[in-house]
Amino acid sequence: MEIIQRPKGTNDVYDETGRTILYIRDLVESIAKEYNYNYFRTPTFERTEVFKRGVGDTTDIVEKETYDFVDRGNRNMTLRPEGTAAVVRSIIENKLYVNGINKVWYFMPMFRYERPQSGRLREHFQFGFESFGTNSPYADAEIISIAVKILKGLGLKGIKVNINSLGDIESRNNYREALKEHFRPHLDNLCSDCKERFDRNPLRIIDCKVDSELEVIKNAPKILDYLNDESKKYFESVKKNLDILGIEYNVNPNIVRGLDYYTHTVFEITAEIKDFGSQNVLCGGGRYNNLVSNLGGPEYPSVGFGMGIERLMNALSAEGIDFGKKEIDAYICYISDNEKDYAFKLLNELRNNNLRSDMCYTNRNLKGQFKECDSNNTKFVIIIGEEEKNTEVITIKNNNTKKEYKINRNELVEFIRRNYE
RNA sequence: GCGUCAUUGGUGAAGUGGUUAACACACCAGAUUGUGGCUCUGGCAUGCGUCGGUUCGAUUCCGACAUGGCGCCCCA
Repeated sequence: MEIIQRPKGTNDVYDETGRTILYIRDLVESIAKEYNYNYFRTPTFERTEVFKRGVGDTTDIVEKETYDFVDRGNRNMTLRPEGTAAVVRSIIENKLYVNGINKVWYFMPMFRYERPQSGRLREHFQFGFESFGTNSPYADAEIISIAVKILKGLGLKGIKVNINSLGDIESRNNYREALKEHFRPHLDNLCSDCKERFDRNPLRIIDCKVDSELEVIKNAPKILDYLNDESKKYFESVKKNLDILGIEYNVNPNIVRGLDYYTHTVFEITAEIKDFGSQNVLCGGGRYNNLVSNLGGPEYPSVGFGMGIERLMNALSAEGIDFGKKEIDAYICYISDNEKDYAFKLLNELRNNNLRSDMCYTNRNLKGQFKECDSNNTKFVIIIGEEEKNTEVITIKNNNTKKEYKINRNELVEFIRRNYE
């Protein structure tokens, strides 16, 4: 029979990958608690409008990368391509802004119809943090510090924080006009993509890779020169707050981001890892003071980031960092079928005492059972034969030291805990 | 979406237009009837991404499709 393959750009998760994802998730959750962020989840699909109006309908993501479908009730739906717009829709719909402050985190699948590559999938998982209700540069620094803490907590080195400011609407419009003035006489020299961008989104011209060597681009006006006093002051405060937290960063005026909703602070965190492909941006985010009001809510300033799990795992494996190791506390080996019931009962006792433990239910010989111990990275091997069954004495072997002990059955749990290195 | 390279078992792979598709790891069984990770013996692709074509004959040549890698666009 024909074997059915998974859809292009998707992944099955099991074994090491599964364990690694759970490890990352646990770390993210514990850091979220430290920073007082609350778990958030939105539907996997939304009305298409959420992303058209939220992310911006001239962005590449919305224009050519969404998974759209019409449901049986003739409604236009879109599989969530990114988290922020969806969370904002929910904040507005549930009127959560009445709380004043909302600090939330999520861990959800995202969908983008693109040509797959390592670190770029059609279904990928992202976690993200969003801090709503504070128009304070402390919040920007907090958000960036969370991202850095997670990456460092995973043991990654060579982490680079690149930040920039797009300023407020006024600054951005001034800059937009200045760019258009600058490029207008040189339009013929730009690539076809950039000619498109000229009218719709001239900011994107400056980080075009095709034209990056052109003089017109190199000497294009810089956003930082067009920030008004307030925006300038805000950016300075963000940098000062990063200094307070001891976070190193580079100001990179070419970061403009592909989502329309950003204002003021934008940032990207990259990994300088050898043999890493072009998809090396592990984390991207920034401030979006107008998104909530653009989607029909009140003025509700916010800042946040998203981070892709698959790229993170690529970085971890490139660095030789492994969280995917299997491990259990105890494995029960039995000599013959006569001891199976006894072993099964003992196994249940261990599990009721929160010890990770297992035994083999199929009839494997002792050698096979010991092999199971190895493949599970077992700390303690318990051997049950006729003698043990009749005398309530347990034979237990520390699998690291290989030393064997005879102990009383009722001391078993305590013994394992005490000898746990 | 564009360009380019690739696709042999659970994994890493060698190989050839023609009778049994190397080798290694992993896995399974036994040597070893209460103790594994060493050693030895045996087993393990009726099959070389899928479908067509050329051919007396194709895993090997050609085409389409599928999937993956790299680069671009974009982004996590």
